[in-house]
Amino acid sequence: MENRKEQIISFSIDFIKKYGFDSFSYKDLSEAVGITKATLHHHFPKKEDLGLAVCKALKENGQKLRMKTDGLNTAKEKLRYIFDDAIDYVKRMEICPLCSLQAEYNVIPDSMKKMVIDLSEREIDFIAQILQEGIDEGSFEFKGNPRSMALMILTSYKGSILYSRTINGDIITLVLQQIYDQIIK
Amino acid sequence: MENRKEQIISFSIDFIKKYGFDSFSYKDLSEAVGITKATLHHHFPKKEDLGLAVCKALKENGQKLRMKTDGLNTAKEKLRYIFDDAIDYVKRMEICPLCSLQAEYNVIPDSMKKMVIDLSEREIDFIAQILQEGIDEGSFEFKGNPRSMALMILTSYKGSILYSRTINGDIITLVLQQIYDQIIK
DNA sequence: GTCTATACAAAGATAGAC
DNA sequence: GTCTATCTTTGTATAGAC
Repeated sequence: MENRKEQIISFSIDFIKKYGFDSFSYKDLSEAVGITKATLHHHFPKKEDLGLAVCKALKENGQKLRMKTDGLNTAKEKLRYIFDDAIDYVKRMEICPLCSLQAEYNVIPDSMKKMVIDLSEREIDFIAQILQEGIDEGSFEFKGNPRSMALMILTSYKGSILYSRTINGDIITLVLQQIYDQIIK
Repeated sequence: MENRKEQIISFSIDFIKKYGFDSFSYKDLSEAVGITKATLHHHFPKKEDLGLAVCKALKENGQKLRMKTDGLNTAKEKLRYIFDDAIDYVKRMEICPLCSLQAEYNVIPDSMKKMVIDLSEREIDFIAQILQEGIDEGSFEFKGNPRSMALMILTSYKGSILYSRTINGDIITLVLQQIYDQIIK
């Protein structure tokens, strides 16, 4: 059953979103998946191996999102799609798993740190690229360059996630809308 | 030695900033302070007790910052002071300890969750109040109400912190400057 | 207040049978 | 691929002496 590995990774991502990589155990995971700890270790001998597999899966998820936006016609549609996706995420009381890993950066293995850096860079490039497209199309207009605006969007988003757990009210929609209005001409 | 408690709390805050509450141990702390684990337990029987004492200290730190800004004359000066303080923080490669606790919200004891919620609200109120002052003084002008702009500032700041560990370059200055320009008339 | 010693549970990991 | 059993290390916590 090659799907077992994917199933384990999927549950791991759920745990990372909820508790972070350092704060869930093979015991938690074994109960969620319905197999023993020993079997988990068979698939992923060390937790670090599992962590790396998760990072790889996150990279693939990012590529899928990119393919979806590639299918859209305008930069405006692309940006709207990404924002709606982000808002949905938070509304499900979920958290971007990369956000958890970024917060735990100092306690994850070095091999995972490298992947987290790579994923963070990709995220920024992805948004910056769409912003550049919007400028080229003449539909976006904002202060600063695409990369700094991409950082603005992503930092606000990640920060909203942190607050969404402790503060009532729809922070993410509010914040992203404020940014959206700054970008669209 | 009543200072011992404060010393322990101070080291704990350092560990929380670096690794988070869940990811440092009484062993780590005992080595940093230079006393045994047993002595730590004498001062703070359970880690939850220590966590609550830390939250209380963070609240006091917040009140001290408020007193400092109260001594300044204009809202503009107050905002600039807070922004510079935040930028310094990140430049020292440090992280807002509340940010760590917010990220770990799902794994900290319930008693600490309450404190984290309270601290988060206070932070927002503090910024929102200064923004309101600036409007009243006629020196600030921005879209939306003071609370939503305060959220914008804080979410960007917390998000910048997450990225600052994984991305090279001065994100925080860039992002906060972009916001500052939006606020100052 | 501080220590040594110790208890207890949880987490990560391995051996070996089926 | 999955299990039971076991091991090791670490983390939290307590007892009791000084």
